[in-house]
Amino acid sequence: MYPNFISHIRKYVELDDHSVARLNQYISPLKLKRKEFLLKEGQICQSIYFVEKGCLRMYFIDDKLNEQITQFALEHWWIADHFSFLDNKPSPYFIQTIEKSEILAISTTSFEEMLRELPQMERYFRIIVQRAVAASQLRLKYMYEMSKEEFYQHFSTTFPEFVQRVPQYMIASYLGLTPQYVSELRKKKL
Amino acid sequence: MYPNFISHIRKYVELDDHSVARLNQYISPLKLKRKEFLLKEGQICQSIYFVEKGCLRMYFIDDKLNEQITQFALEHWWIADHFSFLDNKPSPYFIQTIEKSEILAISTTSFEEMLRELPQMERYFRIIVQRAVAASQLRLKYMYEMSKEEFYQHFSTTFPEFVQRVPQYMIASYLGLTPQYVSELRKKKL
DNA sequence: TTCATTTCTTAAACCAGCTTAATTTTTTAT
DNA sequence: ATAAAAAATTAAGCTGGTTTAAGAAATGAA
Repeated sequence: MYPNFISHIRKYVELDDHSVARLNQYISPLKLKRKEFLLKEGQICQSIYFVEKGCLRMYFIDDKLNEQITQFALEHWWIADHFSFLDNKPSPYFIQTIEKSEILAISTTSFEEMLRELPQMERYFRIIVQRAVAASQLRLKYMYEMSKEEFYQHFSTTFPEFVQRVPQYMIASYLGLTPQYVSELRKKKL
Repeated sequence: MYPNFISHIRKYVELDDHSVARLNQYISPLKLKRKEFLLKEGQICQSIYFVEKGCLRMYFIDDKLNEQITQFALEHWWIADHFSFLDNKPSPYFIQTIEKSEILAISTTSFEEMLRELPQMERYFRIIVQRAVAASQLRLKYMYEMSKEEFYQHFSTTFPEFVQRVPQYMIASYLGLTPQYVSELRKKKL
Protein backbone atom coordinates (compact mmCIF):
# COMPACT_ATOMS: atom_id res chain seq x y z
CA MET A 1 0.00 0.00 0.00
CA TYR A 2 2.51 2.62 1.21
CA PRO A 3 5.78 0.76 0.85
CA ASN A 4 8.11 3.48 2.15
CA PHE A 5 5.94 4.02 5.21
CA ILE A 6 5.62 0.39 6.24
CA SER A 7 9.24 -0.47 5.61
CA HIS A 8 10.32 2.55 7.62
CA ILE A 9 8.29 1.41 10.61
CA ARG A 10 9.59 -2.15 10.27
CA LYS A 11 13.14 -0.82 10.46
CA TYR A 12 12.47 0.08 14.09
CA VAL A 13 9.69 -2.17 15.45
CA GLU A 14 7.95 -5.44 14.64
CA LEU A 15 4.66 -5.04 12.92
CA ASP A 16 2.54 -8.01 11.81
CA ASP A 17 0.19 -7.87 8.83
CA HIS A 18 -2.86 -7.48 11.02
CA SER A 19 -1.34 -4.39 12.64
CA VAL A 20 -0.52 -2.97 9.23
CA ALA A 21 -4.17 -3.34 8.27
CA ARG A 22 -5.26 -1.60 11.49
CA LEU A 23 -2.68 1.13 10.94
CA ASN A 24 -4.28 2.05 7.63
CA GLN A 25 -7.37 3.20 9.54
CA TYR A 26 -5.46 6.11 10.99
CA ILE A 27 -3.76 7.38 7.86
CA SER A 28 -4.90 9.87 5.25
CA PRO A 29 -3.01 9.71 1.96
CA LEU A 30 -2.64 12.98 0.05
CA LYS A 31 -1.53 13.52 -3.52
CA LEU A 32 -0.22 17.03 -3.98
CA LYS A 33 1.08 19.08 -6.86
CA ARG A 34 4.10 21.36 -6.73
CA LYS A 35 3.79 24.34 -4.35
CA GLU A 36 0.71 23.13 -2.50
CA PHE A 37 0.35 23.81 1.21
CA LEU A 38 -0.15 21.37 4.08
CA LEU A 39 -0.01 24.12 6.68
CA LYS A 40 -0.19 27.90 6.61
CA GLU A 41 0.82 30.48 9.19
CA GLY A 42 -1.92 31.01 11.77
CA GLN A 43 -3.39 27.53 11.39
CA ILE A 44 -3.01 24.82 13.99
CA CYS A 45 -0.76 21.99 12.80
CA GLN A 46 -3.43 19.26 12.99
CA SER A 47 -1.37 16.45 11.53
CA ILE A 48 2.09 15.05 11.28
CA TYR A 49 3.19 14.29 7.73
CA PHE A 50 5.21 11.42 6.29
CA VAL A 51 6.77 11.89 2.88
CA GLU A 52 6.03 8.74 0.88
CA LYS A 53 7.34 10.41 -2.28
CA GLY A 54 8.45 13.94 -3.09
CA CYS A 55 9.86 16.83 -1.14
CA LEU A 56 8.57 19.40 1.36
CA ARG A 57 9.83 22.53 3.00
CA MET A 58 8.81 24.24 6.24
CA TYR A 59 9.35 28.00 6.50
CA PHE A 60 8.17 31.16 8.20
CA ILE A 61 8.07 34.78 7.07
CA ASP A 62 10.50 36.96 8.99
CA ASP A 63 10.18 40.67 9.80
CA LYS A 64 11.84 41.64 6.50
CA LEU A 65 9.26 39.47 4.66
CA ASN A 66 11.84 36.84 3.71
CA GLU A 67 10.82 33.20 3.65
CA GLN A 68 13.08 31.54 6.21
CA ILE A 69 13.29 27.79 5.63
CA THR A 70 13.92 25.80 8.82
CA GLN A 71 13.40 22.25 7.52
CA PHE A 72 13.23 20.12 4.43
CA ALA A 73 11.67 16.66 4.23
CA LEU A 74 12.46 14.06 1.58
CA GLU A 75 11.20 10.48 1.21
CA HIS A 76 10.63 8.69 4.55
CA TRP A 77 11.03 11.84 6.61
CA TRP A 78 8.37 13.09 9.01
CA ILE A 79 7.56 16.78 9.29
CA ALA A 80 5.35 18.86 11.59
CA ASP A 81 5.35 21.91 13.79
CA HIS A 82 5.52 19.85 16.95
CA PHE A 83 4.80 22.71 19.29
CA SER A 84 1.61 23.54 17.44
CA PHE A 85 0.71 19.85 17.08
CA LEU A 86 1.20 19.00 20.76
CA ASP A 87 -0.37 22.05 22.34
CA ASN A 88 -2.91 23.04 19.67
CA LYS A 89 -1.38 26.47 19.22
CA PRO A 90 -1.46 28.45 15.96
CA SER A 91 1.70 27.82 13.98
CA PRO A 92 4.02 30.49 12.59
CA TYR A 93 5.04 28.09 9.80
CA PHE A 94 4.10 27.17 6.28
CA ILE A 95 4.60 23.58 5.12
CA GLN A 96 4.64 23.35 1.33
CA THR A 97 5.54 20.84 -1.37
CA ILE A 98 8.60 21.69 -3.46
CA GLU A 99 7.73 18.96 -5.99
CA LYS A 100 4.69 16.85 -6.78
CA SER A 101 4.42 14.66 -3.69
CA GLU A 102 2.61 11.80 -2.00
CA ILE A 103 2.10 12.45 1.67
CA LEU A 104 0.61 10.42 4.52
CA ALA A 105 -1.07 12.49 7.22
CA ILE A 106 -1.98 11.42 10.74
CA SER A 107 -4.24 13.84 12.58
CA THR A 108 -3.97 14.66 16.28
CA THR A 109 -6.92 12.47 17.19
CA SER A 110 -5.88 9.59 14.93
CA PHE A 111 -2.42 9.82 16.41
CA GLU A 112 -3.73 9.40 19.96
CA GLU A 113 -6.03 6.53 19.03
CA MET A 114 -3.36 4.79 17.02
CA LEU A 115 -0.88 4.93 19.90
CA ARG A 116 -3.48 3.50 22.28
CA GLU A 117 -4.36 0.64 19.96
CA LEU A 118 -0.87 -0.14 18.68
CA PRO A 119 1.79 0.13 21.38
CA GLN A 120 4.51 -0.74 18.84
CA MET A 121 3.73 2.64 17.28
CA GLU A 122 4.36 4.38 20.59
CA ARG A 123 7.75 2.72 20.53
CA TYR A 124 8.31 3.58 16.86
CA PHE A 125 7.58 7.24 17.46
CA ARG A 126 9.71 7.34 20.60
CA ILE A 127 12.60 6.06 18.55
CA ILE A 128 12.20 8.28 15.52
CA VAL A 129 11.57 11.37 17.63
CA GLN A 130 14.66 10.56 19.65
CA ARG A 131 16.55 10.32 16.36
CA ALA A 132 15.14 13.70 15.40
CA VAL A 133 16.57 15.13 18.63
CA ALA A 134 19.93 13.54 17.83
CA ALA A 135 19.82 15.06 14.34
CA SER A 136 18.99 18.49 15.66
CA GLN A 137 21.77 18.30 18.25
CA LEU A 138 24.17 17.55 15.41
CA ARG A 139 22.83 20.32 13.20
CA LEU A 140 23.18 22.78 16.06
CA LYS A 141 26.75 21.66 16.69
CA TYR A 142 27.59 22.36 13.06
CA MET A 143 26.04 25.81 13.36
CA TYR A 144 28.21 26.54 16.40
CA GLU A 145 31.47 25.28 15.00
CA MET A 146 31.41 26.23 11.34
CA SER A 147 31.63 29.56 9.57
CA LYS A 148 28.84 30.14 7.06
CA GLU A 149 31.22 29.31 4.25
CA GLU A 150 32.20 26.00 5.87
CA PHE A 151 28.56 25.27 6.65
CA TYR A 152 27.61 25.66 3.00
CA GLN A 153 30.51 23.53 1.74
CA HIS A 154 29.75 20.88 4.33
CA PHE A 155 26.08 20.77 3.43
CA SER A 156 26.59 20.61 -0.29
CA THR A 157 29.15 17.82 -0.09
CA THR A 158 27.22 15.85 2.56
CA PHE A 159 23.83 16.13 0.81
CA PRO A 160 24.52 16.45 -2.91
CA GLU A 161 21.03 15.04 -3.66
CA PHE A 162 19.56 18.20 -2.12
CA VAL A 163 21.64 20.50 -4.26
CA GLN A 164 20.27 18.64 -7.29
CA ARG A 165 16.69 18.70 -6.22
CA VAL A 166 16.11 21.99 -4.42
CA PRO A 167 16.58 25.53 -5.82
CA GLN A 168 19.76 27.19 -4.65
CA TYR A 169 18.00 30.09 -2.96
CA MET A 170 16.12 27.61 -0.75
CA ILE A 171 19.35 25.99 0.35
CA ALA A 172 20.74 29.46 1.06
CA SER A 173 17.69 30.21 3.20
CA TYR A 174 17.93 26.90 5.08
CA LEU A 175 21.59 27.57 5.84
CA GLY A 176 20.94 31.16 6.88
CA LEU A 177 22.85 32.74 4.00
CA THR A 178 21.86 35.23 1.34
CA PRO A 179 21.48 33.84 -2.19
CA GLN A 180 24.11 36.36 -3.31
CA TYR A 181 26.63 34.96 -0.87
CA VAL A 182 25.98 31.39 -1.97
CA SER A 183 26.50 32.49 -5.53
CA GLU A 184 29.82 34.01 -4.54
CA LEU A 185 30.86 30.81 -2.74
CA ARG A 186 30.07 28.67 -5.77
CA LYS A 187 32.07 30.90 -8.04
CA LYS A 188 34.99 30.75 -5.61
CA LYS A 189 34.98 26.94 -5.61
CA LEU A 190 35.31 26.54 -9.39
CA MET B 1 12.31 9.14 46.93
CA TYR B 2 13.02 11.38 43.95
CA PRO B 3 10.10 13.80 44.12
CA ASN B 4 10.96 15.88 41.06
CA PHE B 5 11.44 12.78 38.93
CA ILE B 6 8.21 11.02 39.89
CA SER B 7 6.07 14.13 39.70
CA HIS B 8 7.51 14.92 36.28
CA ILE B 9 6.53 11.50 34.96
CA ARG B 10 3.06 11.77 36.50
CA LYS B 11 2.52 15.03 34.64
CA TYR B 12 2.47 13.01 31.41
CA VAL B 13 1.40 9.43 32.18
CA GLU B 14 -0.32 7.45 34.93
CA LEU B 15 2.02 5.58 37.17
CA ASP B 16 0.83 3.52 40.13
CA ASP B 17 2.92 2.96 43.27
CA HIS B 18 3.92 -0.51 42.21
CA SER B 19 5.34 0.86 38.94
CA VAL B 20 7.21 3.54 40.86
CA ALA B 21 8.84 0.81 42.93
CA ARG B 22 9.79 -1.13 39.78
CA LEU B 23 11.09 2.05 38.18
CA ASN B 24 13.61 2.50 40.97
CA GLN B 25 15.36 -0.65 39.80
CA TYR B 26 16.50 1.08 36.66
CA ILE B 27 17.77 4.32 38.16
CA SER B 28 21.20 5.24 39.52
CA PRO B 29 21.23 8.33 41.72
CA LEU B 30 24.41 10.43 41.67
CA LYS B 31 25.46 13.19 44.04
CA LEU B 32 27.97 15.48 42.37
CA LYS B 33 29.98 18.49 43.40
CA ARG B 34 30.52 21.59 41.30
CA LYS B 35 32.44 21.02 38.03
CA GLU B 36 32.24 17.23 38.01
CA PHE B 37 31.80 15.39 34.72
CA LEU B 38 29.09 12.96 33.64
CA LEU B 39 30.54 12.62 30.15
CA LYS B 40 33.81 13.54 28.50
CA GLU B 41 34.74 13.89 24.84
CA GLY B 42 35.60 10.53 23.30
CA GLN B 43 33.46 8.50 25.71
CA ILE B 44 30.20 6.87 24.70
CA CYS B 45 27.20 8.53 26.33
CA GLN B 46 26.04 5.45 28.24
CA SER B 47 23.19 7.11 30.15
CA ILE B 48 20.55 9.75 29.94
CA TYR B 49 20.52 12.11 32.90
CA PHE B 50 17.65 13.69 34.81
CA VAL B 51 18.40 16.74 36.94
CA GLU B 52 16.71 16.16 40.30
CA LYS B 53 18.50 19.20 41.74
CA GLY B 54 21.22 21.50 40.43
CA CYS B 55 22.42 22.57 37.02
CA LEU B 56 24.40 21.01 34.13
CA ARG B 57 25.95 22.18 30.91
CA MET B 58 26.84 20.28 27.76
CA TYR B 59 29.67 21.64 25.62
CA PHE B 60 32.33 20.73 23.10
CA ILE B 61 35.75 22.16 22.35
CA ASP B 62 35.91 23.90 18.98
CA ASP B 63 38.92 24.26 16.69
CA LYS B 64 39.99 27.47 18.45
CA LEU B 65 39.89 25.56 21.78
CA ASN B 66 36.82 27.45 23.00
CA GLU B 67 34.25 25.63 25.07
CA GLN B 68 31.05 25.86 23.03
CA ILE B 69 28.01 25.29 25.22
CA THR B 70 25.08 23.79 23.32
CA GLN B 71 22.73 22.97 26.21
CA PHE B 72 21.96 23.68 29.83
CA ALA B 73 19.82 21.52 32.09
CA LEU B 74 18.10 22.71 35.25
CA GLU B 75 15.76 20.84 37.62
CA HIS B 76 13.47 18.31 35.86
CA TRP B 77 15.33 18.54 32.55
CA TRP B 78 16.81 15.55 30.80
CA ILE B 79 20.18 15.74 29.10
CA ALA B 80 22.21 13.37 26.90
CA ASP B 81 24.09 13.19 23.64
CA HIS B 82 21.30 11.29 21.93
CA PHE B 83 23.31 10.39 18.88
CA SER B 84 26.01 8.78 21.01
CA PHE B 85 23.42 7.19 23.31
CA LEU B 86 21.36 5.65 20.52
CA ASP B 87 24.13 4.44 18.26
CA ASN B 88 26.93 3.81 20.79
CA LYS B 89 29.26 6.26 19.08
CA PRO B 90 31.96 8.25 20.89
CA SER B 91 30.63 11.65 21.85
CA PRO B 92 32.26 14.99 21.04
CA TYR B 93 30.65 16.50 24.15
CA PHE B 94 31.39 17.10 27.80
CA ILE B 95 28.50 17.07 30.29
CA GLN B 96 29.48 18.82 33.52
CA THR B 97 27.81 20.15 36.66
CA ILE B 98 27.79 23.93 37.06
CA GLU B 99 26.65 23.63 40.69
CA LYS B 100 26.49 20.86 43.28
CA SER B 101 23.81 18.58 41.81
CA GLU B 102 21.69 15.49 42.31
CA ILE B 103 21.33 13.52 39.12
CA LEU B 104 19.41 10.38 38.16
CA ALA B 105 21.07 8.28 35.48
CA ILE B 106 19.48 5.59 33.34
CA SER B 107 21.95 3.48 31.38
CA THR B 108 21.41 2.22 27.84
CA THR B 109 20.59 -1.31 29.00
CA SER B 110 18.39 -0.16 31.91
CA PHE B 111 16.58 2.12 29.51
CA GLU B 112 15.73 -0.75 27.18
CA GLU B 113 14.64 -3.05 29.98
CA MET B 114 12.60 -0.34 31.65
CA LEU B 115 10.73 0.43 28.43
CA ARG B 116 9.95 -3.26 27.92
CA GLU B 117 8.66 -3.72 31.45
CA LEU B 118 6.83 -0.39 31.82
CA PRO B 119 5.04 0.66 28.63
CA GLN B 120 3.90 3.88 30.30
CA MET B 121 7.56 4.88 30.26
CA GLU B 122 7.70 4.33 26.51
CA ARG B 123 4.82 6.76 26.29
CA TYR B 124 6.41 9.18 28.76
CA PHE B 125 9.63 9.31 26.77
CA ARG B 126 7.81 9.64 23.47
CA ILE B 127 6.06 12.70 24.88
CA ILE B 128 9.04 14.37 26.49
CA VAL B 129 11.27 13.72 23.49
CA GLN B 130 8.59 15.14 21.23
CA ARG B 131 8.55 18.20 23.48
CA ALA B 132 12.32 18.38 23.14
CA VAL B 133 11.89 18.47 19.36
CA ALA B 134 9.29 21.24 19.73
CA ALA B 135 11.70 23.19 21.95
CA SER B 136 14.53 22.81 19.50
CA GLN B 137 12.34 23.90 16.58
CA LEU B 138 11.52 27.03 18.55
CA ARG B 139 15.12 27.70 19.48
CA LEU B 140 16.15 27.33 15.86
CA LYS B 141 13.41 29.73 14.77
CA TYR B 142 14.76 32.33 17.19
CA MET B 143 18.25 31.83 15.80
CA TYR B 144 16.95 32.43 12.29
CA GLU B 145 14.86 35.48 13.03
CA MET B 146 16.82 37.40 15.64
CA SER B 147 20.07 39.33 15.47
CA LYS B 148 22.59 38.32 18.12
CA GLU B 149 21.69 41.41 20.12
CA GLU B 150 17.98 40.56 20.05
CA PHE B 151 18.75 36.95 20.86
CA TYR B 152 20.63 37.96 23.97
CA GLN B 153 17.95 40.40 25.14
CA HIS B 154 15.26 37.82 24.47
CA PHE B 155 17.07 35.13 26.39
CA SER B 156 17.87 37.25 29.39
CA THR B 157 14.32 38.55 29.75
CA THR B 158 12.72 35.15 29.07
CA PHE B 159 15.01 33.20 31.42
CA PRO B 160 16.12 35.59 34.15
CA GLU B 161 16.73 32.62 36.49
CA PHE B 162 19.56 31.54 34.19
CA VAL B 163 21.23 34.92 34.25
CA GLN B 164 21.21 34.67 38.07
CA ARG B 165 22.54 31.18 38.25
CA VAL B 166 25.00 30.76 35.39
CA PRO B 167 28.17 32.80 34.73
CA GLN B 168 27.78 35.37 32.01
CA TYR B 169 30.48 33.90 29.78
CA MET B 170 28.57 30.60 29.69
CA ILE B 171 25.42 32.36 28.55
CA ALA B 172 27.49 34.14 25.92
CA SER B 173 28.82 30.79 24.74
CA TYR B 174 25.36 29.20 24.65
CA LEU B 175 24.04 32.10 22.57
CA GLY B 176 27.02 32.03 20.22
CA LEU B 177 28.39 35.44 21.28
CA THR B 178 31.75 36.54 22.62
CA PRO B 179 31.83 37.48 26.32
CA GLN B 180 33.12 40.90 25.25
CA TYR B 181 30.06 41.53 23.12
CA VAL B 182 27.70 40.50 25.92
CA SER B 183 29.50 42.90 28.18
CA GLU B 184 28.99 45.66 25.63
CA LEU B 185 25.29 44.82 25.31
CA ARG B 186 24.76 44.99 29.07
CA LYS B 187 26.47 48.36 29.28
CA LYS B 188 24.29 49.62 26.45
CA LYS B 189 21.08 48.56 28.22
CA LEU B 190 21.77 50.54 31.45
C1' DT C 1 40.80 37.14 55.95
C1' DT C 2 43.76 36.56 52.28
C1' DC C 3 45.43 34.83 47.99
C1' DA C 4 44.69 32.67 43.71
C1' DT C 5 41.69 31.93 40.35
C1' DT C 6 37.87 32.96 37.71
C1' DT C 7 34.96 36.22 35.60
C1' DC C 8 33.90 40.69 33.61
C1' DT C 9 34.96 45.08 31.31
C1' DT C 10 36.93 48.45 28.03
C1' DA C 11 38.45 49.97 23.60
C1' DA C 12 40.29 49.99 18.92
C1' DA C 13 41.14 47.66 14.71
C1' DC C 14 39.27 44.44 11.64
C1' DC C 15 36.46 41.32 8.47
C1' DA C 16 32.83 37.78 7.10
C1' DG C 17 28.87 38.12 5.31
C1' DC C 18 24.94 41.44 4.23
C1' DT C 19 22.57 45.10 1.43
C1' DT C 20 21.39 47.23 -2.61
C1' DA C 21 20.66 47.35 -7.31
C1' DA C 22 21.06 46.01 -11.95
C1' DT C 23 21.67 42.23 -15.40
C1' DT C 24 21.56 37.56 -17.09
C1' DT C 25 20.08 32.90 -17.14
C1' DT C 26 16.84 29.28 -16.37
C1' DT C 27 12.37 27.43 -15.73
C1' DT C 28 7.40 27.19 -16.17
C1' DA C 29 3.02 27.57 -18.22
C1' DT C 30 0.45 27.93 -22.30
C1' DA D 1 7.78 27.48 -29.37
C1' DT D 2 7.34 31.69 -26.79
C1' DA D 3 6.41 34.95 -23.27
C1' DA D 4 6.43 35.66 -18.53
C1' DA D 5 8.04 34.60 -14.24
C1' DA D 6 11.40 32.74 -11.25
C1' DA D 7 16.15 32.01 -10.06
C1' DA D 8 21.00 33.08 -10.24
C1' DT D 9 24.88 36.27 -10.86
C1' DT D 10 27.86 40.29 -10.32
C1' DA D 11 29.91 44.04 -7.92
C1' DA D 12 30.53 47.91 -4.65
C1' DG D 13 29.84 49.70 -0.28
C1' DC D 14 28.77 48.87 4.48
C1' DT D 15 28.00 47.00 9.39
C1' DG D 16 27.22 43.81 13.37
C1' DG D 17 29.86 41.36 15.82
C1' DT D 18 34.79 39.41 16.42
C1' DT D 19 39.62 39.72 17.73
C1' DT D 20 43.23 41.15 20.46
C1' DA D 21 45.15 42.85 24.53
C1' DA D 22 45.00 44.77 29.22
C1' DG D 23 43.27 45.78 33.42
C1' DA D 24 39.53 45.54 37.09
C1' DA D 25 36.32 43.09 39.87
C1' DA D 26 34.25 39.15 41.90
C1' DT D 27 34.39 34.61 43.74
C1' DG D 28 35.98 30.28 46.02
C1' DA D 29 39.22 27.66 48.78
C1' DA D 30 41.95 27.29 52.79
